[in-house]
Amino acid sequence: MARNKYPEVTVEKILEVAQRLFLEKGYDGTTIQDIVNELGGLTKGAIYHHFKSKEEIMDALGDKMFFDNNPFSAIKQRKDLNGLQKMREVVKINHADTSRTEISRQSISLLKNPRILAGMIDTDRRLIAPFWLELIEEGKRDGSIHTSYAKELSELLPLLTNLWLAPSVYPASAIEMFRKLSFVRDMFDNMGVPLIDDEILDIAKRFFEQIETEN
Amino acid sequence: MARNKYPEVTVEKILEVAQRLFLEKGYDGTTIQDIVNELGGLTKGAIYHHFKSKEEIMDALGDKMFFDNNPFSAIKQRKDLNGLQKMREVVKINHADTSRTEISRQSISLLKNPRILAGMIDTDRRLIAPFWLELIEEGKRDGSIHTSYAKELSELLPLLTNLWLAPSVYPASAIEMFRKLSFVRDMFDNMGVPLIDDEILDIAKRFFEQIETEN
DNA sequence: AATTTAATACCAAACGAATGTATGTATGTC
DNA sequence: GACATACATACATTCGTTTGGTATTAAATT
Repeated sequence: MARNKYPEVTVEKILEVAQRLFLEKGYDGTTIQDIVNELGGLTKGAIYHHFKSKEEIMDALGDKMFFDNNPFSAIKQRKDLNGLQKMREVVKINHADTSRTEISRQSISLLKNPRILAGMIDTDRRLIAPFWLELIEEGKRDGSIHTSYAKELSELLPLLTNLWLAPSVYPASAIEMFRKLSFVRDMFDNMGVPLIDDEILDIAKRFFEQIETEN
Repeated sequence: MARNKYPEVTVEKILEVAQRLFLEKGYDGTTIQDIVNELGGLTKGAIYHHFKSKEEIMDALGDKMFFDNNPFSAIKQRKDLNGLQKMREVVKINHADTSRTEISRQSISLLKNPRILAGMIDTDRRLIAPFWLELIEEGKRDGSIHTSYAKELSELLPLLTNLWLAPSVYPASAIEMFRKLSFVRDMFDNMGVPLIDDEILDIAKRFFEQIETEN
């Protein structure tokens, strides 16, 4: 097997294995050889043919993981919701997704995986924030949102939810997590974007409690 | 020279060199040998005698850099200031310090130095946030601050100023930086901690503009 | 349609840089 | 003088990356 007719399949396979291993054992904890070993027949040469470095695999993963499961595209064409309501929907969809992925299960600590942490922060800013910004602007137009800090809020939202609310970075009990989220709600309320309604707060509360009892 | 009478001096020297090189060339960009070369006569054995790994040097540096230049200890015994005023003083002292250090000069990009980024986030939470918390509590007692989110605000403050307001992570023009800081001011005002007064805002504004014209 | 050409998708092996270790030695302390 | 400390030196190991080759497919040419 010296050549594959459908190389995209190989690329996908590499990314899939890399994602699993990075989340299991971290970025530094995963060697190129580890990835090769789970590739089934392929060798290091295949990886370095499709990616010029280990870093590039990581970079590609950040984008892929987002686009694979883009909660924004799901509510894009919903005509029955205003901007604010769309934002709330994204929060719920996002929660439903991530509550079963590995990341939130703190399978790995972000602080001990600096490369993954940095990738997340970068992805949040480059890819996710613009989508939030779009929804905030939409909300401003339809009157559901009133703020002069659209850009700032759109940057801050993923930073707070993905980093500050990540217990692996900022350890917190269920009660503390709930207080932090309440803080975020108050803050966004104050800033003109009442994003976190009672339903979301309630879902989150039960989620925090469930996680705690699991450990 | 096989043995030093004052080994602390050696430890200090290692940390001093490591700090300079890490800030110049980044963590990954600096090899143990690089450090050795600037140590003057010492060898790798010396480093691995005092530190068990490169990571441990980095960890030690995070703490050292904070304690070397602790703005909180400077205002600790000021009896003429209430809690809020002390917080404002710390902000000013901190600005005066960092405005001439290398970090703010974006000599290195934090995103390309994930290990330094993670170290910063961790130091902020472990060391810096507790000091802020103490001042907020003091402010609550003396009536200069009214909030039920002391813990949350103390965690968020360093996160926002050191990460979100770091142009190397979140690129921004002078105007955008000013808007972000205005946002932080409004937000802390809303949450009962009017930390950023006109003077601080003005100092920061000039600082942003100065940096921009320098490039 | 047959043949050549060139680019692609890999494989196998080795390289090189950097972290870390093992062992030895001199110096200070009790 | 015994022993721990503070290093030096040389070596081992790990891991990302490079290099050179080969088979296969697609495109170009005849």
